[in-house]
This record gives sequence, C-alpha cells and structure tokens, in this order.
Amino acid sequence: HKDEKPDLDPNNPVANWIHARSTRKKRCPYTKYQTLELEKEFLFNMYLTRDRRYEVARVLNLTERQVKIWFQNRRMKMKKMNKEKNDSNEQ
Amino acid sequence: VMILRSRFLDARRKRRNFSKQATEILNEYFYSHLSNPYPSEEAKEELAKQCGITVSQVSNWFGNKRIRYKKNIGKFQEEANLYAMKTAIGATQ
DNA sequence: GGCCTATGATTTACGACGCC
DNA sequence: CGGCGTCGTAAATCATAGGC
Repeated sequence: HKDEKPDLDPNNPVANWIHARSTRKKRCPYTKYQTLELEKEFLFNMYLTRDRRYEVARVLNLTERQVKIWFQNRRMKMKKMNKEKNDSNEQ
Repeated sequence: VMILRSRFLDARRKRRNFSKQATEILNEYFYSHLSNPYPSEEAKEELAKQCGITVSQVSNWFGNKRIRYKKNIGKFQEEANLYAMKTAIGATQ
C-alpha cells in the first residue's frame, strides 16, 4: 500500500489546526439597542466614513474597531443572503 | 411560482437535523482528514452535493465539528475509531 | 408534555492577504 | 505603506429538534 498522509500525528491530531490566539478578545454579544442602531446605520450606508464610524462608536459605546468589524461582517452576511436568494431562484 | 418559492423559503427556516447518510459522509471526510479537516471550496461543493445540503451548511458543519471535537476529544474517541475502522475496511476492497 | 442535550445557525473577532 | 477591503475561520452563543 502507500503512504498517503491523511494523518501525520495520531497523538495530537489537532496540532496543525488553526487556533485563535490567546490574546483574542472574547466574543461579547451586543445589546438589542446596539444591533438595532448598527442596522439602521447600515441601511443608511453599507460603508462607513471615518466620521460616521467615530460617531456610531461613541453613541453605542463600542470601539471604532468593533464598529468597523461589525460592518465588515454585516456586508458578508448580506452577500451570503443574496447568494442564497439567487441559488433558490435559479433551479 | 413565486408563491411556491416563498413557501419553500418558509419551509427552510425550520431547522431539521441532517440525514443519517449525510452525517455519515461528513464524518467520513472529517475523520479521514483529521490532521487537516479543512475541505477546499471544491471539496465542500462535492460534499454538499453528496449530502443534499448547501455549501454553507457544509461549512457550518465543519466549523461546529472542529470546535466541538477539539473541546472534548475524549467524547469523540469512539466515533473516531468507528470511522477510522470504516475507512480501513473500505481501503481493502 | 417537560426537561435536557445535541446539533445546526448566527454572531463577534481575527489572521491572512489584496488593493489603493 | 497603512488602513480598510474581502474571505475563511475560531469560539461563544443562540434556537430548537429530538430523545427520554
């Protein structure tokens, strides 16, 4: 037979997997209010200007980084929803 | 037609567990690629087709499986042995 | 029918890498 | 060339299907 290489390390199969760094901030679910306001802002424009980002972050008590990432994630979500809509509408 | 479609969309929102055969296929892939259980986009498409689910669902399944396996390898040992044996038998035929 | 856990989906947070 | 873009994912959490 042969040496494929499905498994190089039987003792620790997880060793080569992707792992989040220990410094990563723990996921912190946003409040309904925060989410609602973010959705409203997203409806207004899918891309933030720096000024809007600063303002939204200030009002919702989030960091600008959190707001930036929320918009990135929200755009990916929209993309996924659109794809599913298309997939079901063709065939 | 649109009505049928919206009906289909409504039906989808009630989650069902995947079929036994689908879970079987996914687990076979997972345990036979245990050191790197990250199927390519093409592999995901093939698995999705075989399982009768979407590529997104395949991604969700692997994401859930990896984290749950990693968090409690012991709990999955029996299952791992079962699928390891299965692929070993398959390889001899 | 009421718990409980397993399971599929969704939500935050990054790493990697690309573009401008 | 740094900062924001996408893409794929980790990990936590949500929702509830399904078994007892």
